[in-house]
Amino acid sequence: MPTLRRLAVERLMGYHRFLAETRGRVVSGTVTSDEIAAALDLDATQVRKDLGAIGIRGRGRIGYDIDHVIGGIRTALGFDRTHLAVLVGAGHLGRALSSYRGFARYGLRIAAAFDTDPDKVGQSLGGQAIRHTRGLRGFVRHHGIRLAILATPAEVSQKIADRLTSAGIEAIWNFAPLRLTVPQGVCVHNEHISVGLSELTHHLTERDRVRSGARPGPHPS
Amino acid sequence: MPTLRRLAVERLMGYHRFLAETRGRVVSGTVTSDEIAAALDLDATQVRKDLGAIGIRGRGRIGYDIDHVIGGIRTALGFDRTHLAVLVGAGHLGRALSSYRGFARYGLRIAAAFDTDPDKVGQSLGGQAIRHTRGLRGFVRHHGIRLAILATPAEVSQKIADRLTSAGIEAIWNFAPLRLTVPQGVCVHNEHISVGLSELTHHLTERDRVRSGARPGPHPS
DNA sequence: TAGATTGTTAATCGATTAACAATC
DNA sequence: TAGATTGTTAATCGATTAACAATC
Repeated sequence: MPTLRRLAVERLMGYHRFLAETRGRVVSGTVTSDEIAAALDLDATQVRKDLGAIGIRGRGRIGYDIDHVIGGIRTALGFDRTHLAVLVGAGHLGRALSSYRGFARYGLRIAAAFDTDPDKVGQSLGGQAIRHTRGLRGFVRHHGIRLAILATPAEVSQKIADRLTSAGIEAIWNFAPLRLTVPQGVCVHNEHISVGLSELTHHLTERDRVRSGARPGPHPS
Repeated sequence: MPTLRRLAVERLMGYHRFLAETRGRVVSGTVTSDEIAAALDLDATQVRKDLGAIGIRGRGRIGYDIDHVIGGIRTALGFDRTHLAVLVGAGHLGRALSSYRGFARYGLRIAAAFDTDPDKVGQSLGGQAIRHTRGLRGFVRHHGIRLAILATPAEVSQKIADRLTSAGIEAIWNFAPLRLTVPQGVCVHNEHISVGLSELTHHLTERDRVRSGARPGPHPS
């Protein structure tokens, strides 16, 4: 199975969520590509292509077996495995992430949380004591951790990322508001959350411009 | 200026961040599309197109004035205005969002926080007392709030969203893990954070498959 | 069987990239 | 001036959608 494109992963996540909700409500246990597409405002062909790409087949006149599709998506995206992670940064965001129980459904298990602040070290987070970042490298190596969640302030994030990658981390889920530089082969996902905000502020601003009858901008195409 | 596509907004945010960092480091005060493109791993034509689309012009042989570009992006995305928002849900995530000072740079100001839990109501959040959601509608109407940040548990989110839209909210930044149904004309941005996680778990899983020499999947294209 | 639904190939659409004349 | 860089048109590329034979 080739690596899926970003948009395909996003759509598969949408199918997964929709089907998990739908599962209990459907007597037949099956769903058509049309039903999925209608619920997520997509084209039915798109749905069939996405499912076909991860090896899921439907049946003519019947559709797709819901459990089979859910299972197939979970296998394709790796939700059927346990992904041990270290969480670095035990501020508000780190606490919010570690307290969200929904991630377990995707196989995520936070093995330990780290922080540099001596006041935070030793405090409890998710039933475990927060460790000092000094021990980060040793912990990652000893437990063979591959995934790190970075919820540190921007200033220290690159330094922590360097430490993580030198310890052998393979994937970083980056919540710090900056672009990390990492060695080839390390996968970074930047959770640049302000982008979502900017879409909404842009929308509100644009709406005002239209309402106030402002002339269209330089590119009305 | 026509409404920008999602990807264009995301790129503009990238330019904005890069230029804000670069500003102090560049003596000339200018930057070329090539430099921006190299830093963000994009095509220089893409950069020129994006900037042209929001009415920003450069100069041959010189490039773009950094301050002018930053200002243009801020105007286009609405960062030069104040966007008053209500925050609903004062759990870990709500606290994390309200404590992040970086949003102010994009014009966001959280006017008040709300929760349903009587234990939380009255507690302090960002220097203000958390209010009961009973008062949500009145507050939104009285202050003409247009934007809501939804950080509530999935079960109650649709109900809260209904209340918000009936009070006249125009945009919802939704952190609850479900798809909201809203009246036409209300703009929702779903911050489906697990998508980022799934990209990483998929990547790790796929890497293992390749390493273990698993035969390629059904669509090796 | 008839007909609803899939799986796949072909057509369309939009976004990205290349080319190059205009500009400074 | 010469040449670096923009702005814009044309070409390419990939992703989405349409069409339809195969399937159940």
